[in-house]
This record gives sequence, C-alpha cells and structure tokens, in this order.
Amino acid sequence: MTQKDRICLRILHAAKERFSHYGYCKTTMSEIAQDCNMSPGNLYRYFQGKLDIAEGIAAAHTDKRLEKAREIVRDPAKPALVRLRDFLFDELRSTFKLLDEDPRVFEIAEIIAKERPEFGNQQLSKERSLMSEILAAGAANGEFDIQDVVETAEMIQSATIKFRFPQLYSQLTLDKLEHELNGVLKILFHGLTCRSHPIAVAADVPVSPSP
Amino acid sequence: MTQKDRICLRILHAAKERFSHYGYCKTTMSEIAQDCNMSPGNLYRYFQGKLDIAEGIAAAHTDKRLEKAREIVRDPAKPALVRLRDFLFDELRSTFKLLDEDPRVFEIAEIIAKERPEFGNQQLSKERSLMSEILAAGAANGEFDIQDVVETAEMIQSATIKFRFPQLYSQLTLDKLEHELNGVLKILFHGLTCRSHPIAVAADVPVSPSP
DNA sequence: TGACTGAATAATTTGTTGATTATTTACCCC
DNA sequence: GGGGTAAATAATCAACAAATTATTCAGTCA
Repeated sequence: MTQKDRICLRILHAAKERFSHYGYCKTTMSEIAQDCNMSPGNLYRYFQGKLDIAEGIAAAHTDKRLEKAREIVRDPAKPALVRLRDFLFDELRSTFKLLDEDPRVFEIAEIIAKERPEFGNQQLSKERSLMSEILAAGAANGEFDIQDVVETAEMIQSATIKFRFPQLYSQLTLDKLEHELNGVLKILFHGLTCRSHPIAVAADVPVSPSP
Repeated sequence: MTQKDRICLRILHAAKERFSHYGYCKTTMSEIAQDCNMSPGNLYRYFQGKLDIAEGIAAAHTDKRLEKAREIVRDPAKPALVRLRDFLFDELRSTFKLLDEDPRVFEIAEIIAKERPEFGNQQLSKERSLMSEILAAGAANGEFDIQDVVETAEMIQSATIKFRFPQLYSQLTLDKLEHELNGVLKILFHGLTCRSHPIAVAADVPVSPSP
C-alpha cells in the first residue's frame, strides 16, 4: 500500500463519517478536508470530485461484502445450486436492509445511480464474476448443464436485476421480493440443472435462512 | 358508449395532440380545454387532474397494444412457447421504439413512473393476464410443466422486468436487450418445458422477426 | 338535475439576487 | 517532483417576489 493509497483511505474514512452523519448533500468538501487536516483543494489530488469519493465508499463497501460472500460461497460442502441461491438471497437481503435502514445511504445510492450509471454496471460485473465461479463449479461436478458459464451468469443477473437495488426499482416489501426471487430461481434452476442429477430437487427446498 | 365517455375521449385526444406536440409540462389545462371548446374547470368533471389525463392516454395506448397482441398470440398455429416469446419480444421492441423515438413520450413515462408508481403495476397486471392465458394453453397441450399458471406468469414477468421499460432501468441498446431477453428466455423455457415434449427444442431457435 | 362557466384560490414555476460550495489554478515548501 | 496551500473561478443553492398554472367552487343555463 503506497502513501497515496493511505491518504485516499483517510479521505474515504472521513467522508464516510460525514456522509452517514449528515448526508451527502449536507457535507461540504471543506468539512471533509478539515477532518483530514488538509485544504479542500488538496482533496482533488486524490479524487476527481465529491461524487468520486462517494463512489469510492460504495465500491469499498461492495468489495468487502463480495469478499465475505466469496468465502461462504466457496464452501464445497453445499451444492453449487444452493450456494448460488444463497448468494443471491444474501445480496437481496443485505442491500435491502442497507437502503431501508438508513436514508443517508439511500440518498447516496440514488445520486450515484442517476449521475453515474456506469458505476452500477461495474458493481454488477464484480458480482457476475463470483456467479460465474459458482456456475463453473456446478458445471464441473455435473449439477448444471451449461454451455457458456459467463453468458449464463449474465443471463441470471439479467433475470434477477429487480432484486439488486430493490428500493430503486420497485416498492415491494422484502417478504414479497424474497417470494419472487424464490419463484424466479425455481424456474431458472430447473432450466439449468441436469435432470439426471439428484441435486435437481434442491430447487424446491426453501432457501437457507440468513445468518 | 355514454355521452360522458365520448367527452373523455375528446379530451384525451386533444391532450394527446398537445402533449406530443409541445410536451406534457409545456401544455396547460387551459389549452386542452380550449381545444375541446370548454372551460378549464370543466375538465375536472371528467378527469381528476392533469396527470390523470396523461395516465388515460397511456392506458389507452397499452390497451390497444395488448388487444392487438392478444389476436396474434391466440393464433393456435404456433406453439405456446413461441407465442409467449414473440409476445415478450414484441413488448420490448415496441416500448423501446416508443420511448426512443419521441422524447415527449419519454417525458410522460418518466413523470408517471415517478408520481404514480401504482399505475405501472396496473399495466403489468394487464400484461400478466395475457401471459397467463398463453401459459394455460401451453400447460393444457402438454408443452409446459406448470403447477400454478398465475404464479408462473408473475415470475416470468419478474425475471423480464428489465425489458419492460428498457430506457428507465438501463442504458442498453436494443440489440443488447434483445440478446439478453433471448438468453433469459432460453433458460426460463428450458425450465418450464416438459422434456418429453418435442417442442422443447424451440427454445433454441431464433425469435421470430418483428412484423 | 346535469353540463358548464369563469372568477377565486392554491400550487408550482420562473426569474433574480446573494450566498455557499465545488473545482481550478497559481504558487510554496521540502 | 511529491505533497501541500490559499486565493480565484465557476457552479449550485437558498430565498423571495412575480407570474403562471392547476384546481376548486359558487353560480348560470337549458
């Protein structure tokens, strides 16, 4: 970790405190700079602008979450199908909670979604690579009947996009969303599993409860 | 058709002209009233407000489109699977074109989506009933392996929500969207079809071109 | 009584001005 | 040159009056 990285982290940390205390719009670059004992202008040596700091915080958050998910999801004890489903349910629940509990987080999500549509795609791409990994494992052990793992991950993500930023795309309750995700996955997995493989029945059992 | 209905239609027609000429925000209730040879106040005897007129136009549009789709989709010559897919592709293409070609239509769509989230759900519900119809036909002739037709329609809609208001949820091109819809449906249909039924292979053939 | 008007009211938008704030730039220090 | 400052500039925001527009309502007409 270079010196520059360390300062970036300091800025991100200070900004995160401010944002989650007072909200994105209500905190000024000067305040963030003060908290880091530097001048406002100096912030621009580390971030292109205010919105990029917010992006940095968001990216760090999903990176951390995905890292944790990666551990769980690599557990070879569970069938790939179950791991994939648990992963998608976990994503739904944790983002829902995150946006639901804190209006200041929601504010940032809304602004980034509006001003930086590309950012959302980058996050989706990160998720997709984890999904591809699970799919590949499932294809290798005969659970799934898949030609192109990357393409399939793309399609599963496309079919479950509604559950990615729940409050941004619909007004549904978490219960309703979980019900729908369950139903969608039931069909998708039925379509993906090798009928001859015994794990196919797992598509019908209820999802694992959140930890 | 009652006298009242006739006047409603006249108002809708006049408003549609204005909206598509000058945009929703730029047209005033007075102008619509003038075009109908009535006073502004009188409009409120037929519609609750300006936004309700816009809703009326939108509802009429989808009703017309769904009616046409219903004819095509009831054609028993095609397998249910093909009919369902053609329907979904047609929806994607026609809404995409509609929103893409005319910024004034897009303006209305955005405003309704924001101010009247329930309206979108009503339209979805209309679409769902047509989908249920196709699914029921497919279940009856042994193409599909479905327990609950209504629930399944809900899940298919959920998995394809991204293609419903394409420009509102993503920035993708029509080509990319069509590619994704095709991929999603391939998996979904693979999950829904009876493996024993010969039509299952249709899930792999390219979608019918638009008329 | 039902269809309508037009003035009254309430909400929203527009235009303007003076802060604030984000961002850039010219410069300093080690 | 890396790391920083502080003043200059450019955007954006808040406030508030003026004007426009949406909506309501008392009252007219057939």
